Amino acid sequence: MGIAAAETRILDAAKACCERWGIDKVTVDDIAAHAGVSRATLYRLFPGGKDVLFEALNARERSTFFDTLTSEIGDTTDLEDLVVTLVVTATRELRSDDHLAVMLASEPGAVLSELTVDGVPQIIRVANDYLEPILKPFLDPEFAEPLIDLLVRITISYFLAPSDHVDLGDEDSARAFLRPGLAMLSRPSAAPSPEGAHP
Amino acid sequence: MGIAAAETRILDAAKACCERWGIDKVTVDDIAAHAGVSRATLYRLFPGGKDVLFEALNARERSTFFDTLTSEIGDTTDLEDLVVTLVVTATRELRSDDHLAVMLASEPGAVLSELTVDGVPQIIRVANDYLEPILKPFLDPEFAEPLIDLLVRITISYFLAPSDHVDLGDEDSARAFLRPGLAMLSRPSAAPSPEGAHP
DNA sequence: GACGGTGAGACGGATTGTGTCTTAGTGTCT
DNA sequence: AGACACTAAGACACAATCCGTCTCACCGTC
Repeated sequence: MGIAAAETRILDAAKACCERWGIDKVTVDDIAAHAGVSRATLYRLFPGGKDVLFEALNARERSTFFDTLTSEIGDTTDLEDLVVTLVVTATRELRSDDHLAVMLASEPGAVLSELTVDGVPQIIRVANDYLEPILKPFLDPEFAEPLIDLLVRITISYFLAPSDHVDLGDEDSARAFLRPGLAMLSRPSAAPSPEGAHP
Repeated sequence: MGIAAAETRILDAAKACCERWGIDKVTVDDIAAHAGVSRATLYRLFPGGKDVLFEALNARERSTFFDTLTSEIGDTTDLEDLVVTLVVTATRELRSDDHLAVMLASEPGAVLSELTVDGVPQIIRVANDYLEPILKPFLDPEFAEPLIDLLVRITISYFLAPSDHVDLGDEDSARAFLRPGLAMLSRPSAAPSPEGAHP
């Protein structure tokens, strides 16, 4: 078996064990056993043990999360389509994996066991970093960053606390919800500020 | 808070923690915390600690399992209805609680962590003991015990290994499946033995 | 104020997990 | 055949966790 394949298997095992027992109940033996690998091999591939292993798992999950987003938007050039796809895909990904939010919430070096409000700033930061290069070209430079930040916060909020009024995992619902705000942006001078538009 | 209420809360917490982490990952602290009770209180109410606690949980789950069965059959006097209700209810109860089968499989004094084939004999024994006083009056005394035993084994087998052909958690399916065998029993002389009936 | 019940937490001992190491086994390449 | 890389298994010492018991301070009731 190739080394890369073994690493993948171990990371898969770590993920599976996490889903089964929760991160703070998993042992290295559990993971090694589930991966069909000896502890020695695990420590050789991930020198440093548990911490390094979960660090690698975090990095991988984070990557695939954003890779999925990137591949999902493809070469979309319409702002509304872009935003809707991003929000819907991210929401679905977060919902489909209980621990993904924890991964995104844990900053390098620390291993969170469950998602608390303390991790939210980290998610917001990471999501902003990802979105800015994608969305900035479509936005008035003056308001781009606060707008992207707002979009991130809205998405995360509706993930953490689903609403009866809108389902950001559903494309139609998300589009209807986001359209009014996006429509305003098509007129850069009319950024969504309390004083309203001046046509 | 009453003592009984505290005991109930602790047992509920133990059950919840088991479902969350699995029995071999749960600690007394987990249970006490989840029950909103200090370890001291837990040990006062369950002297002996973990073993005694899980013993009590086993006893309680076992009781409610059979109590549900008993209340479900009510005063049914028709053999077919009786058997169908018993089988369907038991199957549904077993399916609705992942750990119930483990509880039934663990004999007093031992605490199983997962359901293995080793526990099956215990389930069969307990189920036989419960069913015999209920079903014996309806059956030819000569064949009552082996028939009840067979019924138990069939139910357990279809729970452990669901079949595409019959769903013993569905009343119609179970009835259609059990009827032929039950019909034979309405003629006591025609017990299901290889040599067939002699009318 | 005496009293029963409780939470918080300290404690020693037992158990389990961690990270490193050695050893023996296996398959590959020369 | 022999050198080599890789691995599973497990021994080992150390650390962390857990267990069961204990003490003590606290609170509501009588």
